[in-house]
Amino acid sequence: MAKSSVSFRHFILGLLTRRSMSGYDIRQLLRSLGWLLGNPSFGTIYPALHALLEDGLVTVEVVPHPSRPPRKIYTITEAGRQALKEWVAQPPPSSIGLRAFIMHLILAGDATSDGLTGHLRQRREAVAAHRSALEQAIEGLGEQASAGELVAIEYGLAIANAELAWLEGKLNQLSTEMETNPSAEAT
Amino acid sequence: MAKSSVSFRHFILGLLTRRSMSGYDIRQLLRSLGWLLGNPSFGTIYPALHALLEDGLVTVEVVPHPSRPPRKIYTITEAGRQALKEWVAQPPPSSIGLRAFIMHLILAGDATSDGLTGHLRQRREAVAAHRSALEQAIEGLGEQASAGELVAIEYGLAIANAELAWLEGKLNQLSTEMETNPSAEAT
DNA sequence: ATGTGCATGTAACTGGTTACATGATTCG
DNA sequence: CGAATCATGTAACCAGTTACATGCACAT
Repeated sequence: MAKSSVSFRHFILGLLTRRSMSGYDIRQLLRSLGWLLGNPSFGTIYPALHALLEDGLVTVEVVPHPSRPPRKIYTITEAGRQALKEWVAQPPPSSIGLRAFIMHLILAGDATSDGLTGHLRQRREAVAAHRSALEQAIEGLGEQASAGELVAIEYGLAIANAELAWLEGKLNQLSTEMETNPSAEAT
Repeated sequence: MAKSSVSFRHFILGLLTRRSMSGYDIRQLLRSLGWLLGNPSFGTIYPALHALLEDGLVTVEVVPHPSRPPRKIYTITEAGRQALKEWVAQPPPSSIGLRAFIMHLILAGDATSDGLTGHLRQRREAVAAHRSALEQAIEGLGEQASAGELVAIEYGLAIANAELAWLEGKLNQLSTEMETNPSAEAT
């Protein structure tokens, strides 16, 4: 129990709340998001599924297709839903990468919009912190920074600013939506 | 030989072109860039240095500090410079992560500005491709996409757009600079 | 005395990728 | 006839993180 992180495993679990799927299906779905999650291959998916099965978070139903390997349809269990809920609720541990954050985001967005705003707020804090760190870096190194370093920091700042702007906008949008229509979607 | 990628190892090698340093120094420098490279710890740095040493890309000079562990100052060799040049010249393999790209960027920026523009152009292509993939994704899933998925894709698009805008701007800037002052910095 | 900074290192673990093995089916 | 798609899986490998071990010096 309580084995935090392990993003992909949980994310796959999350996908199974939408509908029961085979490993192959999951891969297709993941692929459609392309670069966002950096398309993971079977070597990632199947072991993850096996692990989930062993932990009792999913069940399998083997659907033998006459000729053609039988499909193994995985379905999330009650325990699985519980574990997922806990994972989604817990804050992504601060300096998380973009991939991992996107996974959290997708799952949080599928659940309550409360959870979503929470995640976005936290992300905003994290990115803001990171941006000021970059600003400090640029001042700290000052004149003696190398050309490459400066370009990299500029790049980082540009991205950070874009993230902040988007987050700000989205948070506003969500809060006005909440005013208009208090009890939005739930599980 | 010819063991491509292995980003951190090469990046550290690149840092040594500026000045000879100890592992500790390198870590300080890396830290100053903070989140951009996701501050790697000694467990990353020291083994990398040892590997570089074994490959003959760097040399060590042990500077015994009376009391206090002796510092090990690493210096890049000719072979090291050669290997580095090759690595920097070779295009970062398309769907590279942000971290890895930043490393390339820093090293390329320190070298010739030709190399820099090349890298930025490639990055522009990659990001553009990725953006259109996202746009296709949003259309492909259309109405039936989940809330979370939509938010995630929006997020991705916002970042991609910011990157493209910045890249475009930087490339323009560089090209006008080139006109003004043809033979800029070199090694 | 306690902790922080300097300075080195190693071993175990983890999350993920790549490449392989298998095999029928359908499309060009 | 060959390639692509469906469909499963395993084993080897890799980069990087975490957590430890060591030990002196200086400031609080």
